[in-house]
Amino acid sequence: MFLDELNDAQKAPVLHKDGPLMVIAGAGSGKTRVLTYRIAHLMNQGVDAFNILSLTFTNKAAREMKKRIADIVGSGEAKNLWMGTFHSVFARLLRYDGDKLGYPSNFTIYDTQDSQRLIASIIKEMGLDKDVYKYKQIQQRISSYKNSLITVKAYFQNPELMEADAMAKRPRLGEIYRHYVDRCFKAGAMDFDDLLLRTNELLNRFPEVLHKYQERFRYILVDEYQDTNHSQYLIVRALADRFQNICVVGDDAQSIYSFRGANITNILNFQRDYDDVAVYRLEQNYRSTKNIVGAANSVIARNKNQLEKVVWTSNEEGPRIKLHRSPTDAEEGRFVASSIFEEKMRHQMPNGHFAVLYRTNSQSRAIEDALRKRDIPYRIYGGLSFYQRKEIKDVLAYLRLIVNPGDEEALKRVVNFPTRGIGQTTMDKLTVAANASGRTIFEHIENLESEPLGLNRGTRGKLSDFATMIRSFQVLNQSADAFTLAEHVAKKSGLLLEFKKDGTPEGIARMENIEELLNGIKDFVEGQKEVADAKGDLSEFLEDVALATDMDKDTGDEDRVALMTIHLAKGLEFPYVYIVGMEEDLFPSAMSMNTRSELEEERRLFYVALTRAEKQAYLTYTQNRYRWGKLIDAEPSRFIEEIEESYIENLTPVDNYRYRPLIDSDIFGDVDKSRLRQKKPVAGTPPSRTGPKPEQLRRLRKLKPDIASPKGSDTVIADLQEGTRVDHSRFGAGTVLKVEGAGNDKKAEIRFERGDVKKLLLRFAKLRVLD
DNA sequence: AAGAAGCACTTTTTT
DNA sequence: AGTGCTTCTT
Repeated sequence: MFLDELNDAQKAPVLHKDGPLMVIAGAGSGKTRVLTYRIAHLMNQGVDAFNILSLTFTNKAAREMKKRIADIVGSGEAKNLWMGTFHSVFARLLRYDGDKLGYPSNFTIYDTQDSQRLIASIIKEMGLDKDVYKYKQIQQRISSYKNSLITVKAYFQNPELMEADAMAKRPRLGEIYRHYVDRCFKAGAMDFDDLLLRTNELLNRFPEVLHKYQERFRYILVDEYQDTNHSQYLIVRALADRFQNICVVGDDAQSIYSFRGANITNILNFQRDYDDVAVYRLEQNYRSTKNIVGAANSVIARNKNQLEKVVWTSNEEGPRIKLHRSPTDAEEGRFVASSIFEEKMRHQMPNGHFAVLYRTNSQSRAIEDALRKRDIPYRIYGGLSFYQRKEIKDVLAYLRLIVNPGDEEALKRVVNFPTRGIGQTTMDKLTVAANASGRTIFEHIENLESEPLGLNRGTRGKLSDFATMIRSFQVLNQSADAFTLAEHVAKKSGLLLEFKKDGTPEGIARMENIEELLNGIKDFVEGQKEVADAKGDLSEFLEDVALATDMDKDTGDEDRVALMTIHLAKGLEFPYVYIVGMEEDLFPSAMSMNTRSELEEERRLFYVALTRAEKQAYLTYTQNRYRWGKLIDAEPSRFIEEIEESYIENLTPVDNYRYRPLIDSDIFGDVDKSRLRQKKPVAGTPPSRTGPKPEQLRRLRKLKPDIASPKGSDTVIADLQEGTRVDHSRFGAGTVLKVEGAGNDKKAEIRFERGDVKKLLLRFAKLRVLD
């Protein structure tokens, strides 16, 4: 019996009958298991799978849960569960009922890039200054309005909002917003935020629709409730209103998505929103050692705003968290790679037991390089994902256009790629006409004979050839499956040829990527045959792609070290976790230290990172890091000293790597040098700082060059001889050919083993003498 | 209209 | 450092 696999605390919410319940689940306490078994239990009790709606954080999580449930209750029934991310579930709902709002059932889903491009062109069309109206910022602003359910109408009824934007020197933001919404609507497109906003609109405006789904979803379960935004919150509340069988699971300490509108008060106020809420707490951690749990607790205790909860574990003590400092990010990578290598050998671990987590995607490169040199297989999650590559987006744009010719962003993307003589001037004319007439650009292209719009005969011919091609694809779409069609499109559009004739390695790589995409479509078509009421057609595939998360395309069949941002690591666990780049301004991010709540969110992020580890956590930081192509001074993250000292083993306790000139205290008498030199932090010290801000320090430090030398003295470099083997942090090993100049101008000509000869100023070059 | 070349911006996190 | 965008040349 599956219930036997649960402890008492877990069993209670699983067996809870009807009515609202909230499960506060500490990290590693088995919340997925609770959610899964609760659903299975409901079904065993006779609840119809059709009446259960379960909202998860990734589609992959939904798939896995479904599989587990299928094992318990049988696969036939599990298929009928509505389970997935908010976005994918409500996209599906809008395909059924979006027509009431005037949307076609085959509406396009605009990704962030589509939204930004559209906003950029609107700004241009309105003749606004693009330096004042920055399209990315505008897009973010509009997105946050939508997530707070501030529609265009609501915006113009709210003087405070308008004033705020006017104060920000952007008085016409509302107009941009209005144009943007109109254009999306006309194109038959929804952006990510629309999927939630329009669902709300649908449920508010059409009581019969609301009623239908209330009846249908008698049991609603929401995972990661702490990361829901206002729009999602309202949908859940509307749907659960009738039966009140709402089960939310979450951990306020792991709320890390406020930047995209997640509102932590949703979980903090749940008890106020529903009557007679049963609250269950899962506080026993099954994942991590005592050391890791203790360290994580000591960090999160510094946050003010949180639900009461004590996470504990009966697991073994485990080793302390290892702290390591490196001179540069390249060496940090090297340390991580050798450490992984060592741990693998010592404990006979597969690669898949290791994860390297970082704050920003750009940090992956140094780690990647080091792992590659060590021949350790890895996989990077997130970053520039496959579906964001140009050539892939090009193919997808053709496919989108077939499904929905009104899709303006797709049209603009491919109308002249491969080039077919349709330039900017032509598109400008068409856009102006479309804005004036209320019809789509594609409709105008098909109607040029009656309305030539001042385009010459040759251009009109090219445009109509293009339209004819798209029309022919549409005909094929009636009979062929998504794979057959996509293959045909890749060939006939000239896309494949375009990359083939290019002949460069990049061109070949692009062709291979397109082939990979086609294979992916084939897999998809096969896979859809197993899904209830799925057809495996093109629009289904496009929706899948648009809403796929980076975790969703994990094949999982290969044994690799995982590299990802901390955000992406939420919900995952690994025996060995390396948290790299533990530096001020990087983690916590320089952009997240303006308010207390931002800093608290960074701290929760650190908490999430730590609690991914089962056996061993490593924290690493550097003294210098390449950023924007320049070497930047770095100092250790405040989060390091926020961990209670007893949980940490410092692998690099004394700063003996290089000599630090005394510039800071020369200029400011009051600089806290113990901090700079990374003396042992005092446990319990609040993160207050004295002396100049990091920015000031950095600027000042730049005034004096760093003196680079190996073991704390610069005599070795000063005496550098011809023929000496040296190591450079960026160029690798090499041999000194010639030494010239003196003092500050002393230079060495070095032949590096990777091939090139460079003349370096010893004052700047980070050289190490090899024996 | 197409391709080359210079320039600005980036790196906070993502559905 | 690397990309994508704008401007310049043909």
